Amino acid sequence: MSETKQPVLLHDTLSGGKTELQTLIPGQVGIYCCGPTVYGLTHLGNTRAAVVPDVMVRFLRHEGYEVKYVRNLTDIDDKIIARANEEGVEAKDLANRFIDAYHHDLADLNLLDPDVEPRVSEHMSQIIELIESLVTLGLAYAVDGDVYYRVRSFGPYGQLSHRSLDELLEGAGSRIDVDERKESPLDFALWKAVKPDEPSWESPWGAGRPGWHIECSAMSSTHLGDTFDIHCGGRDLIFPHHENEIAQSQGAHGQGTFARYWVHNGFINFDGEKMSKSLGNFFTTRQITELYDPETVRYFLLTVHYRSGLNFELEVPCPSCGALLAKEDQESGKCPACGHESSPEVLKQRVRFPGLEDADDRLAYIYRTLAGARAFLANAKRPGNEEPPLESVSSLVEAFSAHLRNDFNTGGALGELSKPLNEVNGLLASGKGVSKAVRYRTIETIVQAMGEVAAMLGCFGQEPEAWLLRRRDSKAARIGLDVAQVEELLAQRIAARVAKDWAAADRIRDELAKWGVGVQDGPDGSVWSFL
RNA sequence: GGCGGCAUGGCCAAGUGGUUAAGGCGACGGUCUGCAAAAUCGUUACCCCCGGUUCGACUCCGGGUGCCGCCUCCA
Repeated sequence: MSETKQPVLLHDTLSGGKTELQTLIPGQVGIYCCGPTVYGLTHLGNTRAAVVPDVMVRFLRHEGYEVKYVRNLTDIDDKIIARANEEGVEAKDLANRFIDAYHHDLADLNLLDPDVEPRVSEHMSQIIELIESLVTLGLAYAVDGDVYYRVRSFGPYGQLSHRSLDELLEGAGSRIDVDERKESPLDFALWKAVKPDEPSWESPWGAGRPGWHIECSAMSSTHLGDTFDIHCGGRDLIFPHHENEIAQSQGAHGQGTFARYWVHNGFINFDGEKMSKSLGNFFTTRQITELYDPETVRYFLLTVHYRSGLNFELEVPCPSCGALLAKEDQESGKCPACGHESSPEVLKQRVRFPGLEDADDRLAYIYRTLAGARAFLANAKRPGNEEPPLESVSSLVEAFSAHLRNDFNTGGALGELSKPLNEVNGLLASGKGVSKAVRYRTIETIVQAMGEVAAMLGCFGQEPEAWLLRRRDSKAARIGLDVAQVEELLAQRIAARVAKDWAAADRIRDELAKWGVGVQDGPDGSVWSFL
């Protein structure tokens, strides 16, 4: 597999277009992902930024690459310190707490562990060493225990964000309070002298701590070398974070070093605007996974190309008439359509996330198909003669990977699932029109193909029956549905149907429908699910 | 103000210089069903506007309009 790889295209922010991935060492890929600053719970945007490289890593491994995946944790930072001081705890303890939460949340979403997960606090000597060499090279200067990067002396500054020094200077003067001790407003801190109530480390410039950007330069070269393949992160990191990383790393290690490709994911938008902690319009991943299966969230994030914005919508229907409430009405609680007034608590329980509902239904469809396929295989006899499976199924893996090879186009790839799944459902329902061998082989092949898809995507890999059951039960728990009671009614209904007492059967079905439960009657009994 | 991105059916969303412009949701009609549901079959787009390049553009170039982002912490 590793001998002849098909080209993988990716969009590189630096060159501004799609290029073919040519790894530094053939067959190997080094990826550095800017992980979170751990001062709060992970929000959906952070999660997307972790899921995107996760799929890249899975896919490149599937393509036969040996991948070294490094994702850092920024555990020393202004906001961590501020928050810790507010809470009256050690910054380190606060950081650790949110690191645990981060790990927990990501594991839920079936994220692979990175091969290395470096922390700033554990790379102090490398950071100091890097700053020292920048000082020695004349690219940095110390003032009163602070050390700043001398941006002007790094010629290519602005290459990633496609901005010139002049443009940047115009903005800088007007929008930030300029520290008079800096030679230029653009200069940024590599090292910050200790202030009261702050953790600090000894350095040649006195006690202090690293500035925000230096850690990624230091940790990436420590774990991937001065030059490596892919550096990824959210779009908002392009400037200044990644621009500054380039200045630091190339400043110290020379032109042509550092990341060869820059991959940046788009934002999650909420109400059409960027979801962010500073705007306060964010949802933590945990809030969402309490309502929906984590795999649903993962699937949802992958339905759209990673570079695009992903709109996260919220709907609040009126509990009385079902009309969707506008933002003002959500706050007042009064429905303009029917005049019904609801308390905030009631409305909160009614909140729906249409994108996730769709994703959940789709995932259920896929798992139901898979469950059906497995059941078929378990019961059917393997035909003696071999015949090829239906084309849509036999070509699925290739069609799917082709999309991922094209800048990790998960949205396009997911679209390739429809036809084969659809045809398999047809075969499951009836063997009309095809030979037994084709039917069997097609169903057998879809199970196998979906296994490969699962390896690439990190979705669809669970036990179908278990997933379906868990989804049903967790949703039941969420809305306070008594499953035993549902089962009881269902049993009564089955009895009524056997007795051909349609009126009673329909009455029970109506009753269940009031609870949001639907029934499906099949040749061998009835099952229930959510409407 | 500077820089960057986006604009595809009712909604979401892939994609291509010229064949039938994926897929999902929704809607409508059929099959199945005691009736339903689920599943399945069928129907549902000429790609923001104006110029240009081209034999031919939704796809390339220029302009316009609109939305979003970055320029300050941010995934």
